[in-house]
Amino acid sequence: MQVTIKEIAKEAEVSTATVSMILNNKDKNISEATRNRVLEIAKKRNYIPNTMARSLVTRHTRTIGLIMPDIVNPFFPEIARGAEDRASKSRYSIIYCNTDDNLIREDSYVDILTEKMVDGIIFTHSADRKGSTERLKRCQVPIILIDRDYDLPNVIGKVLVDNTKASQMAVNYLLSKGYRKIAYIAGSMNTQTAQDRLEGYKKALEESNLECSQRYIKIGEYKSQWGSDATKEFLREGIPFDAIFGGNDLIAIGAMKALKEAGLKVPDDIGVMGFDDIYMSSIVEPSLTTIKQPNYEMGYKAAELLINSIEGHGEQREAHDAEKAILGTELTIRESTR
Amino acid sequence: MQVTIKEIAKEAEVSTATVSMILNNKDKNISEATRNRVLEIAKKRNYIPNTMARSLVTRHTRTIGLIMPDIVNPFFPEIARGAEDRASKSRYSIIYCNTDDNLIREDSYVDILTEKMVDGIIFTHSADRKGSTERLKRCQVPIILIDRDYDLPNVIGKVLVDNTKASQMAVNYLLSKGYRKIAYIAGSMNTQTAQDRLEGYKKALEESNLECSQRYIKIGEYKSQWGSDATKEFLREGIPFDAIFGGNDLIAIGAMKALKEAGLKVPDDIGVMGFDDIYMSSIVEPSLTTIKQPNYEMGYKAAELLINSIEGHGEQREAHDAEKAILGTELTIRESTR
DNA sequence: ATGAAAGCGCTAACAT
DNA sequence: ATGTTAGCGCTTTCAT
Repeated sequence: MQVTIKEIAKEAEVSTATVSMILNNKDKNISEATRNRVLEIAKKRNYIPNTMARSLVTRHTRTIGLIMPDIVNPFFPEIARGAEDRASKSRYSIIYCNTDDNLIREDSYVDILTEKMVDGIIFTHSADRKGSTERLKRCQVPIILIDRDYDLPNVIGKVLVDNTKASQMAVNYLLSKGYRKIAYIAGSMNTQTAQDRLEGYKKALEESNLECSQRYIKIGEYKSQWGSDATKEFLREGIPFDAIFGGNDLIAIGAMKALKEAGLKVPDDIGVMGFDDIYMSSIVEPSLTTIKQPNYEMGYKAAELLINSIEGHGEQREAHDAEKAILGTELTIRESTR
Repeated sequence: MQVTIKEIAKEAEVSTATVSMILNNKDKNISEATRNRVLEIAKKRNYIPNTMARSLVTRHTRTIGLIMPDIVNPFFPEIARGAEDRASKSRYSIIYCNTDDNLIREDSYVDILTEKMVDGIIFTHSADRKGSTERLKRCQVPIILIDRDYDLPNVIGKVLVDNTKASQMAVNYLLSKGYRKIAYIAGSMNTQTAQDRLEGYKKALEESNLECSQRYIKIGEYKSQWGSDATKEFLREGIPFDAIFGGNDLIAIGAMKALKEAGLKVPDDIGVMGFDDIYMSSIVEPSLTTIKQPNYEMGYKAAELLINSIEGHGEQREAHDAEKAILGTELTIRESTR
């Protein structure tokens, strides 16, 4: 059985209130002598506070919920890690939940987290969500949204990434390296993210007064196979491109493969760049230059916003003025390593 | 403010005890009438139980801790997912913790989880751990070990994978496909896992009465670059191999690349197989045949052992007879898709 | 500077 | 079939 403050109080011959205050550093006016005595006994007896009992009265748990589609999807581990790092820094714990983009599971998790009295929820859902259920709308717990914006009450913060700007940066980088005819291989276009990336590509070309022809754009899916196939198509069609920008790293990896098979040298003949969605490139193809999604930073920032809000640093804000952090400018380009 | 059983009791004109029993399905002898009345009120008032209060008296939290080195390491998301799936099935939540193989952080998490009164901890640490600290040894919470065995008190279960057997299976598979001169490209040999895999390779050859020459074995690191380099070495040395087995999927991917560059066809000329450590192969190189680590199953099984033990299905066991699940036989070979 | 006492919301004997 | 009661371990006024 664990030692309780009651036992410590008895051994130290003080009241439980005194012990409690000392253990919580609320010992402004408690004599050195008693403090030391109590602290020593607590240590000796290996006292471990019962956070259930504490939470019951303080109404907070130092626990936050992290709801995301699937930790196995390589997009999420970094977010989860960033959030956990920031949380543990302030001694918060994270309960993590996988929804598989299933509304019912999502609701169920919101319920469970509410019952567990989490101090807040970090919501990171990747799928397009048409509606939300009553349950989610009723949620009393402060919410931070990651990666996708969504209209929900009780959202006290958002962490989004500016895909348009990132894509633009990537293309500008290619431009700065002297490439002029940049082809774009997109993944599936059914997300806002995908559209933003294409948008950024176009913008970058326009701003450099380069023509942006539809011939240089191919739309498919976020797979290396597609990157490879699309590249071969470009080659077959005789499009005079000198660089390829892939909608994500998988596509870029596929493109590199096809290029090499065709006897083309990267980056001497053709420049290749990818949007590093899932940090795969650095492991499999260290020679690929990528623009890195700040997933870790997003998770970190989300936890930070949440904790600040919980601990009152954001109290004065208007109810519907959710603090927003757009991390687009923090995107970094990782150059090839060899 | 949340509704409490007290308020429901008042509105239903019964005692809190009655409400509690009904809400917990301990209503063996409670009239239909009251039950329905209470249930209805609870629903109407949107009652959400306060698990803090409940846990304070029941001494369990329906929460389990998951301690692992780093969720960003592609080895762990599947484990985490498996554990979460099994846990949520029984309405358990998971608090997840990243230690970076740091003993101090590990200890700190054990403390925090203890304070949070988790019902058990799933421990999955990848690094070689020389000693354990007092803190960990003192841990009162039941522990399940994943992937690496380790001597610790309070371990009530282990989920390990039989790498030797798996490696053997992989080589046998290659043998069954008609390959006879199988080269092995190992990663770093400083883990038991690596040694077991090499061992399995040798065993398989021996059992088929094939010579196992040192010339066919190269030791390096778990990177695609090494797989590629080693393959080129084999080629340069003129070793007459007809298949390559990679210590992990990254190595195998590298090998395939080098082979293709050399104009060799996979699998017609040369068979290639990899140990699918990190489920990367299926995304980047769908044509690679792998032997799949049952990471998901390991996580699932670990949570299952833990929950069974918590809920008493394993009570009768001897103290030091930790339930062990060796998942080697459940390893599966995933054939190339095209 | 310290103690007494009243809960936080719930469960679990034990009564009735 | 339902109520009474005594906590679980802790924090927090309010006294002293």
